[in-house]
Amino acid sequence: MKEPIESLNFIEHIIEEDLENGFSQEKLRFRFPPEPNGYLHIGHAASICLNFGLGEKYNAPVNLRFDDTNPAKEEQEYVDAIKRDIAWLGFQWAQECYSSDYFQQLYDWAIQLIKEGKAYVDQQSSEQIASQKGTPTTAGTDSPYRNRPVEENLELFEKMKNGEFAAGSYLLRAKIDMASPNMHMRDPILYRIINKSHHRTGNEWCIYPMYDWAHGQSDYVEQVSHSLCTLEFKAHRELYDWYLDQVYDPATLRPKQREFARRNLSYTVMSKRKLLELVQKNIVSGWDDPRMPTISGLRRRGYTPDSIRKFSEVSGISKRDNVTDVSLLEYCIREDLNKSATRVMGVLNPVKLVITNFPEGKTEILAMENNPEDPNSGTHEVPFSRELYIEREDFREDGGKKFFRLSLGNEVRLKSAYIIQANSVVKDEKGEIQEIHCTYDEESRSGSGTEASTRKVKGTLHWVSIEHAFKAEVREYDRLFLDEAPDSHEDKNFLEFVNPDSLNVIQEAYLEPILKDAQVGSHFQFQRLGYFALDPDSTADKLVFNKTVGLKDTWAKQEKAPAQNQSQPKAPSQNQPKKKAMSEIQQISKKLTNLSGDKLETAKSSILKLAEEVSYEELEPLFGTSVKKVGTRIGVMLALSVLLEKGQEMNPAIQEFIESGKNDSNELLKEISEKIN
RNA sequence: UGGUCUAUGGUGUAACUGGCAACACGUCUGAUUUUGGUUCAGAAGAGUCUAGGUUCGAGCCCUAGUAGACCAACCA
Repeated sequence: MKEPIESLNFIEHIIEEDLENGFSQEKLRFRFPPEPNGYLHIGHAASICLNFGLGEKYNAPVNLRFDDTNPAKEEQEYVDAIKRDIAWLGFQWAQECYSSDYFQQLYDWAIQLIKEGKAYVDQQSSEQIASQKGTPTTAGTDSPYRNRPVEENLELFEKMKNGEFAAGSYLLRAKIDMASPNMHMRDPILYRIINKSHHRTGNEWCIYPMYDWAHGQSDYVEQVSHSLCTLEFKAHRELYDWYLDQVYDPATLRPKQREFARRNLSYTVMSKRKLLELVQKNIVSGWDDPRMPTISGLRRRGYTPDSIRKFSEVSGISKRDNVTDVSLLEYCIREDLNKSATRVMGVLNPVKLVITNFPEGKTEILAMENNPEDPNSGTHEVPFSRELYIEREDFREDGGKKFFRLSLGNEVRLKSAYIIQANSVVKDEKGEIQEIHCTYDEESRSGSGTEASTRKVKGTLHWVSIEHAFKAEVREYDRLFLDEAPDSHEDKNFLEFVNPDSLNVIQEAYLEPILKDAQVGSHFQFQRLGYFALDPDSTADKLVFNKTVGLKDTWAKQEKAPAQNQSQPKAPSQNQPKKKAMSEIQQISKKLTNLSGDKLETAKSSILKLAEEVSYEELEPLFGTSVKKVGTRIGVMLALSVLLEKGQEMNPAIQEFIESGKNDSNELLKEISEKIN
C-alpha cells in the first residue's frame, strides 16, 4: 500500500520551502487580522482555517489581531462578535492583539522617517492630492510640500498629534515615488487626523495610522513570519516591504506577505459592505439571519463548527477567482449531522389520517431509534394513536407506479409503527382532502419481530399523533439570491437578484413531544425532511425551528425534471448562430482518437453533418493545428471533405493540409486524407 | 491604455526537481435500506485558454496572443 501523498496548497509549499532553506520551525508565527467593522463570514472562515490550521499543523502560535486603525468605522460590538465566532469555530489564539496597541511605536517610527527625510506633512485638500496622484497609466506629480524642511515637518506633525489642526487639514505622507507604476508607492499617507473616540484608546490620539503603515509594522512587532492576506493586497506588498525596510533590524525576524484568493460562495455575496446593506435595508433580520453567509448566521441556521472547517478544508486555497458551489457546503453539514443528529418526526404540511380499526382513546408508546448511524445512540418513546398527521404530499389517491408513498388500496409503513393501508378519503366541498381513512395491520408493529412486521412495503412515512403532537413554528430557507454570482454584474445592482421567497415560515408545524425539550445548539433530523435546529427566538410557549438543510431528495428531483425540460429546453444547435458549428466540430474532434466502433462512427457522422454549416474561412485557420492534436486534424479533414464536395475549390493551403494528413502516423487521419482525392 | 496576478471536467482543488491528468462536490446507473436519507458498487464528464517553440517526453519551461481579476479612499 502506498501512502497517499498529502497534497499541499501553495502557501504550505512556501512554508515547506522556507523550512528546507533553514527557517526554524519555532519561529513560525501567524495571525488573523480582522477589522472590527462587521461580522465574520464564510469567506473569513477560509482565512481563519488557513491561519489557525497552519498554527495547528506546525505547532505555531496564531495571534488574533484587530486591525483597528479607523475609529470612524470600528466598534466594540464587532470585536465581541468576531471573538465569539472564532472561538465557536474551535480555534484558540495565542494572543489577543490590537493595532492600536502599537500606536506609540508607530508614532515613534514616523518621527524617525521624518528625520530621515522619508516623510513629510502635506496640507492640501483630498481633491488636490487625488489629482496629483495621477492614474494607473500616467505618472503623478509632486506635492508642493514634498520638500518641506525636516524641522518644519517635525513641528507640524507634533501639532497634528496635539490636536491643533482640524480633521482633514493635515497629513503625514511617506516620500517615495510619485511616478511609480504602483499607485501605492506614490507618496502614500501614513497619518490622518480623525477627531473620533477610539474603542480602545479613547481620546488619547487624534491622528491615526493608515492600514499599510500599521499592518506590516504590527506583523513585525509581533514577529509574524508569514502574513497571509487576500489577493487585492498584492499591490500593497511593495509598500509593505518598503515600510519594513525603514525599521527592520536584521537581528529580528522579517515578516513576509503572501496573498491568496478570497473564497466566494454561489448564490450569495461576500463583502461586508454588501452584507451590511442587507442588514440596514432590512432585507434580512440582522447579521445573524440564517440566510446570511456569516458565521453567526450559519450557526443560527444550524451549521456546526466542524462542517464549516470541513468546508474550508475541502475548498482549498489558491490564487484564482472562484465561486464555490453551495452544494459543497451543504454536503459538509449533511455529512456531519447525519452522524450526530437525533432522529425525530415532525409534520410540516399536515393532513389527518384516521386508523379506523385502531381503538379510540388508546395510546401506544413506541420506541424509535435515535440514530441508525450510531448503534449506541439508543431509542426514545413516541406516542401512537388512532388519529395522526402525515404530510399532505405523502398521499395521492392514485399515485402511479413510481410513487412510493400512500395511495388508495396501497400499503406503506408508518416509521417505527405499523403498516397501514389507505381505504378512503373525506373531502370538503372544494374537493380538498380532509381525512384519509386507513386500516392498520395489528401484527406489523416495528421491532416486534413478527413476519408481518418485516413485510416489504412500498415506502415508509413519518407521522405524529394529533393528540400528543405540539405546535411549533418552522422556518425554511432558500438561497438569498437567485443569481449564482449576484455581485458580478456590472450593469445590475446585486439587490436586484434578491430571492423574494428565501424565507418560508410555517406557523403551525406538528412535532413529536420529545422536541419540547430541544435546546438551542442541538441538532435534529426530522425524518425524511432534513436537519433542524432550535432558533433563539423560541420562547417557552412557542418553539421555533430553523431548517438547516434538507435531506437529499431524489424524488423531488425526479418530479421536477420533466417540467424543467419543457420550460428550459437546453437543446443546442438549431437556432444557434453558425459559428457554433465549427467550435462544436472542434469539441467533438478532440476526443475522436479515444473512440472506436459505433461511438466513432456517430462522432464522424455528426462532424460531417455539422460541416454543412461551416464556411471555408472558418476552417482554414485550423489547418495549422499542431501535429500532436490528431483528433482536431481529423475533424478538420472530415469537414474539409464536405466543403470540397460542395464545390470548394482546391488551393495550395488545402493541398498541403491533405498531404500532411496522408503522411501522418495516425491511421484514421491517413485513411480520410487519402479518400479525399 | 500602464502595472500586477490568474487560467486544469459543470464546481472547487491536486499533480513534488518536466514522465499514463488525480481527489472531492455535483450528475447518471445499479444494489442494500423501516428515512426516495445513509451505505456500497459502478459510469459519464478534461488532451490542462489559443497558437507556436524547447525536449525522447510539456498542465508544468520559453515566446506571442486571448480572457478574467486587482490597482488611482484622509477604508481595510
